[in-house]
Amino acid sequence: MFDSATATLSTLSGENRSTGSSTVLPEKVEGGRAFVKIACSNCSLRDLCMPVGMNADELARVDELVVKRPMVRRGSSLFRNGEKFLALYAIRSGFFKTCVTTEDGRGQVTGFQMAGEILGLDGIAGNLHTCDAIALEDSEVCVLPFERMEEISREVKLLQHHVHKIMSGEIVREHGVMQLLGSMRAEERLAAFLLNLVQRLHVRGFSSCDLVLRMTREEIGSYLGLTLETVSRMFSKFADDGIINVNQRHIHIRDADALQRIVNPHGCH
Amino acid sequence: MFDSATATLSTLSGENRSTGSSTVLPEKVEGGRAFVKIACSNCSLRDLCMPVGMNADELARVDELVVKRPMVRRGSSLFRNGEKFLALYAIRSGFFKTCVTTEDGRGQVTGFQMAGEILGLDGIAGNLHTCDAIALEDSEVCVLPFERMEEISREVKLLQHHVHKIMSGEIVREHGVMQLLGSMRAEERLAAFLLNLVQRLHVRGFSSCDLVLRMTREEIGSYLGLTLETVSRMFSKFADDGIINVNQRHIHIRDADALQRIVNPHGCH
DNA sequence: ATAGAACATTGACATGGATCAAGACTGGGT
DNA sequence: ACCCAGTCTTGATCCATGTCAATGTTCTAT
Repeated sequence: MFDSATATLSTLSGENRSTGSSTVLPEKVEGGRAFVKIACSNCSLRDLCMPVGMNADELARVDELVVKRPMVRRGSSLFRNGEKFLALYAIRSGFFKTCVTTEDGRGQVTGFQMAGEILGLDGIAGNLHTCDAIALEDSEVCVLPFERMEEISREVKLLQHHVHKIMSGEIVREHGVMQLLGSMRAEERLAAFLLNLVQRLHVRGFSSCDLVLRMTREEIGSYLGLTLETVSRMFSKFADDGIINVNQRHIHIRDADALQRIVNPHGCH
Repeated sequence: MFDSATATLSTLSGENRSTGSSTVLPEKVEGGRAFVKIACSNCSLRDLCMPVGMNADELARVDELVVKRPMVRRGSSLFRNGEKFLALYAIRSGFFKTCVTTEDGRGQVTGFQMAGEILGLDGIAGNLHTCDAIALEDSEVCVLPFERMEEISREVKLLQHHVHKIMSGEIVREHGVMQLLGSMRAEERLAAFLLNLVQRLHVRGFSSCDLVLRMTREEIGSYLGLTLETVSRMFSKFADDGIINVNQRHIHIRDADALQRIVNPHGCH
């Protein structure tokens, strides 16, 4: 019943898509492993990370940007609070959470990020990362050295504007979270969370009613300002009400409108 | 008792400072009103809005940016949700709040901004403002047309990086608010709020123990995810505990360390 | 000076979600 | 195949904060 989302996920993950590209690319062998030249122009996620409408020349400039594409194993960190900020990271495959920590140890999840989204924006302000980015599944990221990025941005208007848009978009997203945390009740928060997740997955070609949660109830709770028990209870409540099916981390949305009505009680739109 | 903060505020507001500058500037008369040429190079708040360390040439480029400096009357809006995004705004004097609204009408304050801070960053992402910016006192802002700003950013590295830093800083600030809303109790939220306000005022040359709140209890509550009654009760509690004196909107901080301990119970820093 | 509106305080009470606790399920490692 | 640690569910209880209501205070306009 919940297999469709999982299947689609594995399609997106890994090298499947890029090697399936019609463009023929120079292949090399390094350390015994065949690989395709790293290039945004050759990336299926380009429309998510990079500006659309670049000409060949601009594309070539941008292609110089990404030189490394490391893996990050499930549970390990891409960067941590306090580390020197050197680069932004575009998620090529996988799933991350970001969390901040107070001096007294209380941590809080500030976001969940999936393929095509950018990590590390918080580090620009003070040249230090101010949160931890932890992979929730084995992931691959593109390293975007920030000095190079600023350099190229000065030459490629579209990239410059794109960087601004990404940062502004993050500000807008956080406004939404503030609204959620500041004035919504538990069931509204969880409904909004599910709708947001499934919508972002849908943009990436996944089902808009089946999803697999990559995070624990505790992490969801931390993000939503709730305890894991409350999150669990709300899942059970939605399930009892026939709005969703819950099978561990597999969620099937049976009535998206009902979720929408929970978020937006009066539905005046 | 609370006069010092007020006095200092009026010193910062208005034209007093710039006309007091030692640099002699071309004065013109327009519509019968004498005015000083608008120029960042001549602004006492330059170090807050603009990058430091620019040479004369770069300064001249940046001076081209600001052409208008409108007043915004107390209670009126600088921009509103849904309006076309054309410019960022630097606050020259005064005090603002920004608020988002859900379709069903619930509003939430997302921030309070004072002199030297930038408004409108949320509009870049979708070319529309996504929140309302309302003046909480008569204010004056510098209009920074965003297209011009991107243009100059491409030529002046320092400005480019500064724009990035401002946006990143806003993201970091919002992380802090998320933490506040997601995992702090009412008294911790209010203590953090007061410390934050007074710290920002202190940077601007005000007292670090006296402040005048420009916003209502309801607006504070909205920002902190609390009701106005709870805010009021917490003020009273802090006053009873001898941590602050409260006289309407005049707050005198008697024990900043105690506030700090409330925010950070274990004080391990 | 006065009236009315906006804002703030305080009390009594209700409640949503936290906390504490017990038990069940699941998946990874040996 | 089994165990163990991590995760999840559910119930019982408590408390911080919301809600409702009454009153007090300050500011503004006339």
